[in-house]
Amino acid sequence: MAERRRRATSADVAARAGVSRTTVSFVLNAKADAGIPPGTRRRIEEAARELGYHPHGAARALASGTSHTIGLVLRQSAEQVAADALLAETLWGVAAEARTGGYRVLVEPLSPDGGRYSDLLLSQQVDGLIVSGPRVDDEELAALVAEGFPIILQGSLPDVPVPSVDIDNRAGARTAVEHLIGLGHRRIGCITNAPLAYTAAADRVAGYGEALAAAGIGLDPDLVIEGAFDAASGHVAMTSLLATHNPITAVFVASDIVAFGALRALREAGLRVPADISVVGFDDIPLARHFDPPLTTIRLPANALGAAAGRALVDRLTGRPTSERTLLPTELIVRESTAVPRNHTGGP
Amino acid sequence: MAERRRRATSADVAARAGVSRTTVSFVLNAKADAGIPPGTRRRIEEAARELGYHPHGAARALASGTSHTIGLVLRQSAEQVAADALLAETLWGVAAEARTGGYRVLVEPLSPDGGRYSDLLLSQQVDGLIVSGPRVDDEELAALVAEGFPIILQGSLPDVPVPSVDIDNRAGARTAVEHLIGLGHRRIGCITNAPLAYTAAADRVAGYGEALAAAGIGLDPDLVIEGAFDAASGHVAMTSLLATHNPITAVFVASDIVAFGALRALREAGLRVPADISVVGFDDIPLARHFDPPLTTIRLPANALGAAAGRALVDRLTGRPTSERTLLPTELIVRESTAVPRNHTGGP
DNA sequence: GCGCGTTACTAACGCGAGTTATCTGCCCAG
DNA sequence: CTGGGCAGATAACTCGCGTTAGTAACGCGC
Repeated sequence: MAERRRRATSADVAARAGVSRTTVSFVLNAKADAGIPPGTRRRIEEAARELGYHPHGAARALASGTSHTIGLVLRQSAEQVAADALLAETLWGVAAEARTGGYRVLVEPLSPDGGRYSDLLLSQQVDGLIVSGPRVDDEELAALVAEGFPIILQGSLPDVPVPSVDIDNRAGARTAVEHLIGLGHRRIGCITNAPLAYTAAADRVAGYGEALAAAGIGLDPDLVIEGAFDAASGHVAMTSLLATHNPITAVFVASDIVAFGALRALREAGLRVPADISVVGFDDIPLARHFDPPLTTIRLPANALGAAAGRALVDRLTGRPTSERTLLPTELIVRESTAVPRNHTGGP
Repeated sequence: MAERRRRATSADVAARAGVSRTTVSFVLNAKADAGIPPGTRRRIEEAARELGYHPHGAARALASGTSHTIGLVLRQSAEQVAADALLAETLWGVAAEARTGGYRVLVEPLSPDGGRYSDLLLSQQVDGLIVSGPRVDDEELAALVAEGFPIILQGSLPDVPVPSVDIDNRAGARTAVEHLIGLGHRRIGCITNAPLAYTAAADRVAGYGEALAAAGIGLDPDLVIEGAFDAASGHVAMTSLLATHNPITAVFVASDIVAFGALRALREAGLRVPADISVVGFDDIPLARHFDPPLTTIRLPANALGAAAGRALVDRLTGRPTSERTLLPTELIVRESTAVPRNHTGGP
């Protein structure tokens, strides 16, 4: 390893510029109210540049009482993380927004039973936290919120009074199903993205139900089947859905990945999409447009979601007004997996 | 926001336990050599617990000179990040390994023209850096390495003398193509995962060439076509590959995502996989096993890759011996997209 | 030539820990 | 009784920076 000379400190800069440390601090932190004449200012800036001065982060954090760092807690197992096609994009959004606010992002992936994260906050390593995907019974979250720590929940959780950012799962699902109904479908199945204990899954099913109700279609519980994150579960769910006596003409699958498995089951059953059966997905993962056929789906704005969470936390930390709950809109992306049902002869 | 009482400091703990701050520090940092009798030790630990004492991270970093944080620089555009199906898993590996070494992970996504990252190191916010996906001409990286900063490159770069961790792209590609040759294929195309300016892409093509050479098959440049990250590029590449006068019986596509587009092109051309043509991918993304047909591919151990990078950096930071270059092995996953070529009558 | 306000700057303290050098008893050998 | 040695602690310094309170020099009016 090369020998590195000692880092320059603000005292070194002060000495070189022939002023005191205080003045250096004023200049470099742009304290406008401390009337520093342009000449002095220039001398200091030049000295700093020549010495390659970079303020010591920890010293700054200690003195100022803020670390300018936010934590992103991913309360998901390694498998869930691996299967989440949009996580990286969300992270990107968080980091980008944090940066424009002058913050950095510390990521703490933590499987649901993998320990605590409150230490991050209590040791002041981060100024605030974005918590993604906690369980309903996360008592650590509840405790921190009760203590008044700056926390943004990414997702939705009943009973925890914490500011949250999420996409509008319910409205997205309703839009998806309304699209099917608009095409003339009446008998529409639903495969969930995850077990219903997950709020997002429950919300999407609720949206499905709302769309049906609005169209005067009764909800048949037999047509709602639980998926579980991956394509394999979609395959299983679709297969069992096809076994229904009164056949469906369309399915809303609340996850593109699960839908991928469902499409496969349909193909194996000799059914053509969308000729024999229409499929709408949810998420719009990058690969969805390349599915066979290209998947009609609901676009989940992952980057924007991360950005919204980041902004909400930064706003909170900087004392700007924040809303308690942000719901991002989704968008219906019509591709080729949906069509008018067979033997359909008129309008809806 | 709830009113929060002032954090407890080590001085508070000392007062409560009736000892000095020094003793508290010795006890809580397990300085064994400072003969503290069990009684005192217990009093201090108890006081700390009662007060809910958590050492202040920044103060600690300042005093000890180490932040116990590593930086992960993602030198990729937002689009690249979104398209990278294994990034989240890699991050998980890094973080997990960092944690066992007592380090945290600061993530800095930075599009290739999006600014510098050396500040992280110079301001001592992190003790070391893992840099992923820098360009060949990243002079910032070269400069930091020359200064002797602890940096691990995740990936491969010629001409930069920096410890690196990567998967063995060349060997993986060779294994893939050997598999095809072993089945009896002789006329084998290659679609790259990215432009050849990317080291990984060039290495995979090199592996393809090696396998051919070892089997005494001449390399036909017309059979090597560049893909570019996404499925659309695979579709285009495959289409042009099919236009070759002397038809191929197999393709090695150096990325599952690109292969997904290639499969689509094959389907559109009325070709059956693997009956008419065999396909081997690379990466083994979670969805690959659900492709139609399930894709034979080379498994890229994303989690292990991240873990190896994390461990290498932590080892470096803690003064343990480290290797200059780690190449992780890949694994051939045989599924259903490869078979003996049609009209094939004998062994290889 | 005194008082008063600016202008331009600085001394000194505090942030919360780690760490070094030292100090206080106490026991025991001489 | 004295001095050495040791166990058990601590005073005091350090890390690098932000910030408050305060000083010195200067100009200006009367």
